[in-house]
Amino acid sequence: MARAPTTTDAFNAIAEPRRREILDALADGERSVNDLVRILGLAQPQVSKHLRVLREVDLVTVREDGRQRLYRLNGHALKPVHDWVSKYEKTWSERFEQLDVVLDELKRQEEGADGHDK
Amino acid sequence: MARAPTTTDAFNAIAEPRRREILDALADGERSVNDLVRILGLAQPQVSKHLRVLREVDLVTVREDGRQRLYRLNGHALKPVHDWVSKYEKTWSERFEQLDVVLDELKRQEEGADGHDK
DNA sequence: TGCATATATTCCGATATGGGAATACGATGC
DNA sequence: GCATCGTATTCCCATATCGGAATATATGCA
Repeated sequence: MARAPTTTDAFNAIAEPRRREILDALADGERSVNDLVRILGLAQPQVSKHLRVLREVDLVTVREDGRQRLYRLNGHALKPVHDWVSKYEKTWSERFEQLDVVLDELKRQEEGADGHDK
Repeated sequence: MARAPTTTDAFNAIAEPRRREILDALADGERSVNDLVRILGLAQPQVSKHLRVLREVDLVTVREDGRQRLYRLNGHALKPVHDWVSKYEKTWSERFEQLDVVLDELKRQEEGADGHDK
């Protein structure tokens, strides 16, 4: 077996930085392919190819408008990524570190109040 | 050029589902390689190889203990992923949808109070 | 010293990638 | 109908991947 295709899921699709840039560019709203070409400074075929991948994993949708194709972000497809990575947020977030401190303190106080040792 | 190596960054490293499983297994605390082999049901060499990738992008750290190597999660290395994907949370989160509703309402009220039209 | 255990590395092969260049295709305007 | 614009597809190629199997390395124990 080889590496899973980029079109396997959102995790694989967003591993490519240009594709993340495309999604970032779409955050403000619909864009045509040529808009994206200008914004990213890439060759048009590469942009179309990246868009194809993003379409296949449902990260973007297309709408036809004359000879243009207007691409729109579908952020919902990022939810699995967000859900997975969020589990680890407490590892680095100061908010959670503070929470740990508070919980430890509460526990200590409770033990003291109960007269328990150790 | 080809696809960027899996060791390029956390985005590429976590595109592989087995590596996410490894990180999940390490969420509870340190594990030896053989622990992970049992937990994941993979062959030992594959686990070692995945761990190498995770090490190279700093998602795990190792500690030697006799002939064992104990791997530990370094969730902090996931922060870039979390930061990037979190920008899009508002796209699907009900919480944010509600916020939009409230903001719209406030705006309408304010306009009404000001005597503004349209 | 010798053997078993724990882990890492190497070699193999099928597969897909991403960029570049060329080209195909569909809609538009004259 | 024809040139043109906007976009998609195809071909080429150097590069990695991941799994499997075999093997290497190192530590510990008798």
